[in-house]
Amino acid sequence: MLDADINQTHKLIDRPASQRKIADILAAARVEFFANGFSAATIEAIAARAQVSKVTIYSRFKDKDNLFGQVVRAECADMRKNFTVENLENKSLRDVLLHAALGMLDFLMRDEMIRFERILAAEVTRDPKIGERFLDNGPRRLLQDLTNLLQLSLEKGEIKSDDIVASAEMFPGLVMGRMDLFMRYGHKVKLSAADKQKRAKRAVDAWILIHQP
Amino acid sequence: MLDADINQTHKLIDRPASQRKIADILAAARVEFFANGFSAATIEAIAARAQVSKVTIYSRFKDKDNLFGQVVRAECADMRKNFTVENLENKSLRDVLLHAALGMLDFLMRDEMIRFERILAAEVTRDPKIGERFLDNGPRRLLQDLTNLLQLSLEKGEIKSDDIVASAEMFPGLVMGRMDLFMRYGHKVKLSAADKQKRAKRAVDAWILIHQP
DNA sequence: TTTTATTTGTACGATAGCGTTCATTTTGCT
DNA sequence: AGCAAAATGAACGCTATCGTACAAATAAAA
Repeated sequence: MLDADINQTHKLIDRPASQRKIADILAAARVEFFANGFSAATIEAIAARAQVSKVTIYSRFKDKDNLFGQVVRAECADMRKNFTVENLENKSLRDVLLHAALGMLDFLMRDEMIRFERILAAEVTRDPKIGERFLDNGPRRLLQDLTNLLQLSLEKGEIKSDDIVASAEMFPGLVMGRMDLFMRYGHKVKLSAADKQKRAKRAVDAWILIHQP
Repeated sequence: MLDADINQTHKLIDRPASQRKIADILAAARVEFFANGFSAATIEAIAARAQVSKVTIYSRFKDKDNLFGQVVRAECADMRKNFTVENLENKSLRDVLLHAALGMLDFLMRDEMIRFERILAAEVTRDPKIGERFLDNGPRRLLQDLTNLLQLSLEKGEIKSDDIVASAEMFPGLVMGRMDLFMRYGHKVKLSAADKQKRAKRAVDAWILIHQP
């Protein structure tokens, strides 16, 4: 699962049909891995789903580990793309936080994300690097963005905080509460748009109250 | 993994040696399952670790699923035993919350708990009931105890809240922040006793500030 | 059309793990 | 000591999956 393993194909040429097949394989692998976990997912099932022969998979990916690693890599890249905190340019801190809170609720409550986190948790023991990649692209990145945002706000005197990192970390905790836990171990939790609004507002109000100058 | 499956032994007699072996098997199974996950853990490895023959395991437990279920059951019972919120009898709300926060930090940050949650997450898809059992004995129970506590405090006029359940859920979120996430997917996070104190105090102060009458 | 790259299906070897059978041995009770 | 219950070890059948080999078929490129 080294970075050098991204592309196993040294002799194979990138024909358009091949590219499409690779994408199909990754998509199929994603479904199978997320549904069954690493151990229980099978290469044959992935091949069948991708409508590709098993040999094709092995000609494009070194082995099952490598395929899983690339699925995670793709998923993390996607996460990174869709999960950002906007800056303060024209908006009030409250509005930015509200937007971020709603974004978190939308993004983290998707079934796909929940399944992804379930599978990932199990594989961290097998390959810790995979967990680190997830953290770097998701939680740590969010935390860093939030910290930067709050640092600016602090310098403007809009808020007070004796530990800006702790304040940043507190925010997602306030927004999600124990919801992520209930989602990971229990039934699907469905929140209406209104409920999300309410939850986001409650978290932002609380955070701002705590950090009032 | 039905409740009726707790004891598979209808003909076997509970000799003291047998009891000890059952305990050994459960302990060994716990280690193997937590270290490798359900699929990757093997009965033979469990037997070897428990210093017991494979046949003995099968004479006491129906199959691998049943063994895993009982390990989870035992773990949940242990959790329930060790994880309580004291009541308000003689103490101030602040002290009770502080105590609860420290208890949470100690309990949830143990390596064992982290590994347990990792494994469990993966198995929820395979057997949702196992996740429910965990929630009932852990998070839901805590939430209920907290809610009861806060309801009392509310009636005494010590705090204000328009949604006592939301207020209760907010508390663990405030205490743990994203730490549980970083622990689940990343390196071991070690907090000194002083750091735990600091974190607990910060969370309690924040929660009380938010709910000041 | 010819050539080359790629894919496919099928078969195969190797490994591993589950769960069972059974003859033998050990244990604990009386 | 004698007896019944329980544990052991070794072997076995079975199934599943990984990863590979190879000849045939197909697709792209020249």
